[in-house]
Amino acid sequence: MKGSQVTIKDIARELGISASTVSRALKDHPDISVETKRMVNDLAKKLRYKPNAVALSLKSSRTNTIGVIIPEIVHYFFSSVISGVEDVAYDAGYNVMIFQSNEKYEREVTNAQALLANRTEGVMVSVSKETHNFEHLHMLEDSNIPLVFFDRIATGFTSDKVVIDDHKAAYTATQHLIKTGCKRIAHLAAPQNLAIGEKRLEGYKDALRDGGLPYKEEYVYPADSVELAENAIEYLMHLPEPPDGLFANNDLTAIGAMKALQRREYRIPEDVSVMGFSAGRFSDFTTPKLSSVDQHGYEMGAEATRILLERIANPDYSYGETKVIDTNLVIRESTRTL
Amino acid sequence: MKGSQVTIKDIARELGISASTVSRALKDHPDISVETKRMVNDLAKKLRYKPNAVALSLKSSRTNTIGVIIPEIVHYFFSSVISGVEDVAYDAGYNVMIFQSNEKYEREVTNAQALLANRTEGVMVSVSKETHNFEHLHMLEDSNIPLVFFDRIATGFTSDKVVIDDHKAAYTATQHLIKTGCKRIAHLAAPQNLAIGEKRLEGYKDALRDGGLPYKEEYVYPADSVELAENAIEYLMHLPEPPDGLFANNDLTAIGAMKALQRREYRIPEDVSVMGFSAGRFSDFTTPKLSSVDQHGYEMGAEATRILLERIANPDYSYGETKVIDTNLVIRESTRTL
DNA sequence: AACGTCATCGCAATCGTTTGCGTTAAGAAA
DNA sequence: TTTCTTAACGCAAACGATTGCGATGACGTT
Repeated sequence: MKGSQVTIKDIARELGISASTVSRALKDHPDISVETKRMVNDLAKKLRYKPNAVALSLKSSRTNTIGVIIPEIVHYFFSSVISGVEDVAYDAGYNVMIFQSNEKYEREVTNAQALLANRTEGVMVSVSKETHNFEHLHMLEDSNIPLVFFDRIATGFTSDKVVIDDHKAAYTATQHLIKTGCKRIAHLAAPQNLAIGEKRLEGYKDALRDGGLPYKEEYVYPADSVELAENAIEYLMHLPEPPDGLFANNDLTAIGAMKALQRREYRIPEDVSVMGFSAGRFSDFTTPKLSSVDQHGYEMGAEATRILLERIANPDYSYGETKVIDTNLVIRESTRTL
Repeated sequence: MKGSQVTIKDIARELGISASTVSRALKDHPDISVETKRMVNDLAKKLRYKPNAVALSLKSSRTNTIGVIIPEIVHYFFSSVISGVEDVAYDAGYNVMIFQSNEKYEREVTNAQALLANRTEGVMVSVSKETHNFEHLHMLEDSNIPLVFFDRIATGFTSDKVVIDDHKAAYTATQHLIKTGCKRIAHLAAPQNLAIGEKRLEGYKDALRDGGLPYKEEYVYPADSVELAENAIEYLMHLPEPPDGLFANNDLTAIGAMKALQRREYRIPEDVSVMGFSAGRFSDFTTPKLSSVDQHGYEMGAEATRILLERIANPDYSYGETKVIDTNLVIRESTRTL
């Protein structure tokens, strides 16, 4: 019915009292008579008065809002993260603003600016694949906005980070392939400008070394999507010594590889073992079911948010904590047993 | 380095001029001399001045923010919707606030209140399964906040709606089962308090009738998750005349049903055809690949946002448009051919 | 009667920005 | 010299809410 929104002034006018009295009455200030309080509260309820959060933000410079910059929402892992973020924020009375970079650098910059303009109290970032320049994020840091990186972190920041132990996870995954009899293990790698790409590659290498297998450069092929997996398989299986094990840097790539292998009549895992990374919902639905590394996205989002809220509440605390979320191997059917 | 944020006053003080002059200089007002403009702009750049969106919102009562209430983000369909929302909003310079109800009524109410308090300019809602009372949404409507329902719409509103033609989609899906030789088609139904549940059931019924098959109540079983699908199959396959075709109200249920059937050694689609609904990313990864109805989530989110922004820009327009997003049958391998 | 006490309330500033209007001084026109 | 114009800027109110401080009046106290 009403035009826009009911304000304290509307209540004051209607009751013939001042705005300050209304304000105090609404928050049960002792200076106000019970009679007045009753009147104010009744009218407020009747008019459905809701305090204007924008005005409160301006006055208190607290927006009760945190922001998230994420590469793409339409990924099981990232949407789990968001879910964790949203749940923790909700419990703390915070609102969440989502920005997706769509893996584009320029959009990430614009997002950072929007976050700044909106005076978000803290920001959580997982950087896009295209991002090599981090000025826009330093800008946030310079403005004293607590920053927490998760998963795809940037180097050169004193901010907090929430990650998995990519090296260890990759190591364990590769090790499992070795243990179950693979002799020639290839790696479908993530972009190397991302720390996760580097770390996972290192973990893979170290596991090979410790397992007594030689590291061969031709077994590492850059691929991080269903489509690129096709190229990777085409290349790898035409090698003089084609691999008998595959460690992919994410599940979609692993699935793409499985499809490509099956199309070429290879049996999984008899001819080639396949190990994914991320344990998305659908890794349970493939045939064979995909063995993978569970990244615990929800937990990562929840933990990152907890840390962020802690920083917001405690700005002068020492920065730079790095929280490592546990991962665990989920062995299903795409890898051999024993 | 700096404390909090740079304001117009900081610039004014440093330059020994008034705040109004700074404001005008920044927006290239003709009343300001080129000399002053230069000084102001230089200092603003140096100090990295960013206008305080909160103050602007208070003044203009335009927050440039829209809100979304969604059951759960961790669903391919819903995250696609969000992706569409975010993209369109981004292009229009709007920010998106995400709230997930986690399918809980009470949380949906809290979300609506937060949306109101934050003066979101418009809200898009897909109601939770638990929601039967719509007062909280009427509250938004009463406050003149444009509302757009998508997918899971509520009845009794004059707001815009963006839906798929659930009846037609269910009809076509069921019809395809009939055409490919199924004689006893069961339906794993969504909750009937949701319009989508009702409509899909109706479409199923009508397709049976038009296809010359009898409608039997025992062939309709409520199930909308992987877990409940197990119960459904257990029940259905012990019927005197077990079904030879299955139409599930969503993909996860369909996949659960496939797993349950395969565990009982039924062949798909030879013994039982299975048709899903939603065409999530993983319907491509199952064995056999799941036939399904593509709901075009991204398009739905994008279109809903376009309509919402249109309403925001044009508040006195006539309300109540219902936009129907096209669906299409994606025939893969879980249904028979011919 | 004069003063102090206390309950109850209003004034005005504030957050950061915008904007209508008034002000100032310099130069032009008379 | 006087008046008018105009360029260039400042004042102050406004958005909605909060809050320190002051104001008012009804009491009770000496």
